[in-house]
Amino acid sequence: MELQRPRGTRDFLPDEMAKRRYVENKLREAATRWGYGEIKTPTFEHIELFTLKSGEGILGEIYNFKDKGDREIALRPELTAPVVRMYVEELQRSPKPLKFFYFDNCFRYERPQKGRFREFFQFGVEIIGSARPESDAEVIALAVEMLERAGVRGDLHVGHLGIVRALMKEIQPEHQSKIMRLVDKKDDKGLEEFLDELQIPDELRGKLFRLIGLRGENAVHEARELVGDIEAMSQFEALLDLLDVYGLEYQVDLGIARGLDYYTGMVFEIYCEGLGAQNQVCGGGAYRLAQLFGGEDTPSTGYAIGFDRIMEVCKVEYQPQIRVAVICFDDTRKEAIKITKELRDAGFITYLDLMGRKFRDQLTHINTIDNARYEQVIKLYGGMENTELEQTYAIIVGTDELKAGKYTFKEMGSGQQTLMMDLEIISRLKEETKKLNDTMEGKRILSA
RNA sequence: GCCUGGGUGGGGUAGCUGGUUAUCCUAUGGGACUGUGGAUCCUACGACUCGGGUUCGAAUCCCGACCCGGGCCCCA
Repeated sequence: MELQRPRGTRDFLPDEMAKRRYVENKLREAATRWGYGEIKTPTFEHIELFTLKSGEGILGEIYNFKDKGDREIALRPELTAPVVRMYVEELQRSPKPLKFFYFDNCFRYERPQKGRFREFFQFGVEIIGSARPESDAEVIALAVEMLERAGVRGDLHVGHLGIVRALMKEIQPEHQSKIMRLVDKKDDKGLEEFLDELQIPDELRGKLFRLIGLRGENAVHEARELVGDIEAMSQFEALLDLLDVYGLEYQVDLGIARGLDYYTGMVFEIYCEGLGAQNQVCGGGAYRLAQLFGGEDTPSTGYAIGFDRIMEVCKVEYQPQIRVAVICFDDTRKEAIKITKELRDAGFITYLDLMGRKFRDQLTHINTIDNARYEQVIKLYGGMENTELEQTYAIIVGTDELKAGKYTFKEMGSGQQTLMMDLEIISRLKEETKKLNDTMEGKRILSA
């Protein structure tokens, strides 16, 4: 093996891609139905886009280089900043709110681990132009729906940075972010030391510790007692009300701080079992970045799903297929190409020998590739589920058949075969396809 | 950035208390069985991650790099 892929990157083979695309489409479907439009931004951007406000955490992880025009370029480590840049650059006068979704690769120079790669994929959603609790709630509800559709169960935690920040309004902003970082790490000791250093009065310190420790049922009431009747507080309460309307299960957690510095209001994270230390599958919140990028101050809210992580834990079913292999002889290859084209035009997955194999070996080969696929199915889906619904058909193109203007239609599972005309074959295959789809639909309804 | 386990043909493995041509299974290409499949047989292809060191001799012992896995940190 001479060459290999760079550390932390992956190749995706056809069967795995099929599974990824399937899940991706589930997420797309959700976003589309909620009225979000897909966007795409460049793979690389000027590095300032990310150094401006993403926070120290990200800086050391950026993949950057100088291009031939001596510009400092960075491969995007995340997608929120590019989306806001795009908004500022060309969409500021568009009717609000703007609702976007994206699915793309990002790059971070980190130590690879379970659910962590140097090139990884994020599926994200942003609402630009609304600061209302309705937007925050919609975004959270959509995130939960997406995960559900992908067959992922997670724990939803919701917090609000405005509340914590209100308590710290006397403290300098850069000290605030440092405090938030310590809060996020749950590093109580470090936090205590830092507060000592800043000579924070005991009263405030006590309030802060109590606030970030608040969880669950009474968290809201207690928070209100601590910070008083501020706007962030009523916003947060309005948000929680809406989450109840959406029927979501959540845990209030005012200790969520997020690693990126640009969040200002609502923040949420969703955690999952089975991913080791990388248990966060989704994170997001409300932020204000537009002004920083030279636009008018514009409230936004959004989140990103760690696509690779949900692929590790998601429970999806293998999608069985009807497939057809055209089998021919040396003297019927041209006729075989014709019927193959007909079948493909009719929409069927159709194989044709490309190796000049003999009749017998072509049949053998069908089994060989089926078996190889089933091996992958076991690996990717954890079992042979739904493969029994799958059927492979062979269309035999021989001189005997051609004389009659027909083909031999052979069911590989049972070995049964009949002489049929092309149109008969097509309608039979359509029937089988419909049967398969109905069965799958039935299973979906049953499991729902 | 820190801690930790591991790298033998494409996949799975034996060898790893140093000693001939590195074992077996599977996959792949070709062939036999000459228009009916998952079998069998023949044949071809194919590996000790890389670089140093110890030694008469290294897949085997030591060091480093690279890669993979796991745990921190951080995040998705």
